[in-house]
Amino acid sequence: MLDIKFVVENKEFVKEQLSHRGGKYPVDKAVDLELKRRAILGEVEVLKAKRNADSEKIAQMKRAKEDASSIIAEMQKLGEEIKLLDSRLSEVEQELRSTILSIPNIPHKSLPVGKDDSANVVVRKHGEPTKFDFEPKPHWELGEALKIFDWPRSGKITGTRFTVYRGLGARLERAVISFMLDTHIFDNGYFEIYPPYMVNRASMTGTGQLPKFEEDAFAVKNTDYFLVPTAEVPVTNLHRDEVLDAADLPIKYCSYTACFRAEAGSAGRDTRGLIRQHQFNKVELVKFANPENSYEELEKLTNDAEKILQKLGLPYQVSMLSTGDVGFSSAKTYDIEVWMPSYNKYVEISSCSNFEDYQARRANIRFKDGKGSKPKFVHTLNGSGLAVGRTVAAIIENFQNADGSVTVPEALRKYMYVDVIK
RNA sequence: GGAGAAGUACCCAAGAGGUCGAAGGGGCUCCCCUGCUAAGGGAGUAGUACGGGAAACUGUAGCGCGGGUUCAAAUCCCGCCUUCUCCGCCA
Repeated sequence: MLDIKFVVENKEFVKEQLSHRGGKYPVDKAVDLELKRRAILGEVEVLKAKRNADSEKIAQMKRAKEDASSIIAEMQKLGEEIKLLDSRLSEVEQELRSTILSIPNIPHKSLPVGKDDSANVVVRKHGEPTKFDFEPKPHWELGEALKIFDWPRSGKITGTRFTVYRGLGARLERAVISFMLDTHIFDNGYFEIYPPYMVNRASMTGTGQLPKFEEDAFAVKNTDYFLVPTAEVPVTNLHRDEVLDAADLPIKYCSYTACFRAEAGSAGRDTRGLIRQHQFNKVELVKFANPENSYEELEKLTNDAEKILQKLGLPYQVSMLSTGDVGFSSAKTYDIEVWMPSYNKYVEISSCSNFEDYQARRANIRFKDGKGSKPKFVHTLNGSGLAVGRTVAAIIENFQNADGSVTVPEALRKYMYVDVIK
């Protein structure tokens, strides 16, 4: 959420910056509500100050055994007024909160301005699209032939957009998870977290999945819990309502979880293979950074995620998202896109974002620079490091052989114990 | 899931309608004393959020969270959450 004080003082600037995202946001309404809130607050606080003073008087009179009944009668009226104003105040506050929550983050000034992904800018490429001297097959065909994926049965036991992995397929998925975690822990210096797969509503709100995107999440019946759509939610919320020590920043966490997404509104898209699933595995990178250097940390985090593809030998490119494509809570996002032969294009495999203080304000995550200083909001960042299923798909497609077997990338062999999947 | 108990500041803990934003200890900071050290004496010690003010300063909130009763709530009532103990079930 944006800083309402900043919005009030820079209303036109905020409106202009948000206009680059496309869409309309209730900035004027938020400002009006905030001014109204301050007016009521001023009024009610004067009355409360009087109540506190008069209560003191009553107490003194009672102690002196004097009659206080007339002043008590007056206080009854005062109490009514306070109650009325208080309830108006909380109404305004609630409305303000829901209004401000529906306003997205301000895009960083470095972003290309544009209405959608066509304005995204490729900032670097690594490797060349894989060339084959035979007709390459998509991973879903290869995987079914190798009997490492079983979609008829995943459909039977659960439904569409779920996958049963078998044998070396299951091992490959697990190997990729371990390889990613080990790289981030031992090469990149992240601290591993293994969190719950269910989180409460406050956590979902803290990172911005709620209230706006409730239909994208799986809610657990008869509870107020949600299946995690990404490890970003539990891991960022670890420090919700905390004041961190500046000396500990940046805090760097990596975390493997399964992720659950309803994929509402994606009907008909990527219906085959591993690309778009209701349940998928992901290793996530999360950072809590000092605002002074959060953009350097974003570059590093993106590089850390890229390292996975480099070590695997998969060709990829990195795009900077335009103002119209950048996510709701994000100020700046790099997408890492891996070459996917079956799509004949680069496909998103990681999204690395700096949320600045947008999530931190929602989730109330602050830091303090020594004893006397005031707590300030941290900057939160995260990125996939990487999406496991899509990595597996990219490995199968890019390392396929003419006979339908798949060569295991060098970096994974110590986890796979075999050199070829056949 | 059932039954009990508890949640007060950095920590422990007292407080059971007004004299309480909160006794007392520990810790921490500063000072004094003792040639170092140990010990002793004194002083200070909510942080925060939201207002007003150029500032000094000042108002409001705040005793797990949310409601209620009352002129007045840490204190009484209701709901919830968390932790602990016992029982049940269980990987």
